[in-house]
Amino acid sequence: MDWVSHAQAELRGAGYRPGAAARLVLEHLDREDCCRGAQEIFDALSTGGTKVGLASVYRMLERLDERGLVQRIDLGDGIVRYEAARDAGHHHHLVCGACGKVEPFADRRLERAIEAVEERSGYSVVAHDVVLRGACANCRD
Amino acid sequence: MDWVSHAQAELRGAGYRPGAAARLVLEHLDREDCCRGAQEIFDALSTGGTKVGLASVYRMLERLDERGLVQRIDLGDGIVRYEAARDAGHHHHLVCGACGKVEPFADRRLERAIEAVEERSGYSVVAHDVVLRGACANCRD
DNA sequence: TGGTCGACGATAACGATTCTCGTTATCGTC
DNA sequence: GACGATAACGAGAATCGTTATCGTCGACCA
Ligand SMILES: [Mn+2]
Ligand SMILES: [Mn+2]
Ligand SMILES: [Zn+2]
Ligand SMILES: [Zn+2]
Repeated sequence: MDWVSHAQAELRGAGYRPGAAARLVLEHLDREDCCRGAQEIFDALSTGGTKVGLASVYRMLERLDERGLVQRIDLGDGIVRYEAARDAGHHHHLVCGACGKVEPFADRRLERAIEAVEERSGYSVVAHDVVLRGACANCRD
Repeated sequence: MDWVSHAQAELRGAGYRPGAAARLVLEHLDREDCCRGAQEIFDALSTGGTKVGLASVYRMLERLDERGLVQRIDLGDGIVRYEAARDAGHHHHLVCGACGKVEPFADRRLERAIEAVEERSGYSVVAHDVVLRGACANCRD
């Protein structure tokens, strides 16, 4: 089952009744390959001719986040971004402070190190964020 | 040389002229062992009888961050926190989503994994953030 | 001592997010 | 197929952390 249908089913199972706005937000997230902010999603849907309220975008993102259907990403610039959470695509982000570029990366060794910390921590860890900041290949020096 | 003097010297070398407000903020950060937000620092200094403007707190934190004298920490709750950056005390944070507790942790293996990613990335990485979220020992189940 | 320049603090402006509320869509029931 | 309950939806107001502005003051130097 595709991610959109899966998310809709999950929401329904939680007592929600996803409608038109929910579907448009889900389909948009499904289409994007990396993280997007609420306003960004709102703008994209608006220029696309469809009509979704900004509040609905925020509502959806919050609900999806609560159920782990999206990964919430805070790059520290005051905009919270989200991306569809699929089993396969777990990754973190490199941010260029000069040009603002955001790139995903994945690293098994890093993930294992984090798991080890989780076990020692005494916490029941449900999520983790890693952000690397610096200058990208084009911007350095 | 202690961290406060070091920070003051560094600021002076950058052309700033740290005064009374700067000193109070620095001394407060030096006293705290983990990250604090601007408003939190402002309140602490206010109840302490001293008088420092909120703008001065923000100004100091920004300047200290630019020069790497503090570590900027974004736990995703809309409040940016900072802590004195000392060579010895590098660490990251565990956040309990239930009670709000924030605890530091340090892990050499995690740091090495991050360094390895940095090298492969093509970026000139200057900082990294790691946040683990979940339920602390008291709050789980 | 007078002049320059940045530090300082008060306050207004800003902007992302959240809240509120009236309207509309959905769903199970009759 | 209408009905009533309930949640979704969108518009706009409110919130609140952060930033920008500006007048005043004090440190430093000629
Ligand atoms: Mn990971
Ligand atoms: Mn580290
Ligand atoms: Zn991504
Ligand atoms: Zn800390």
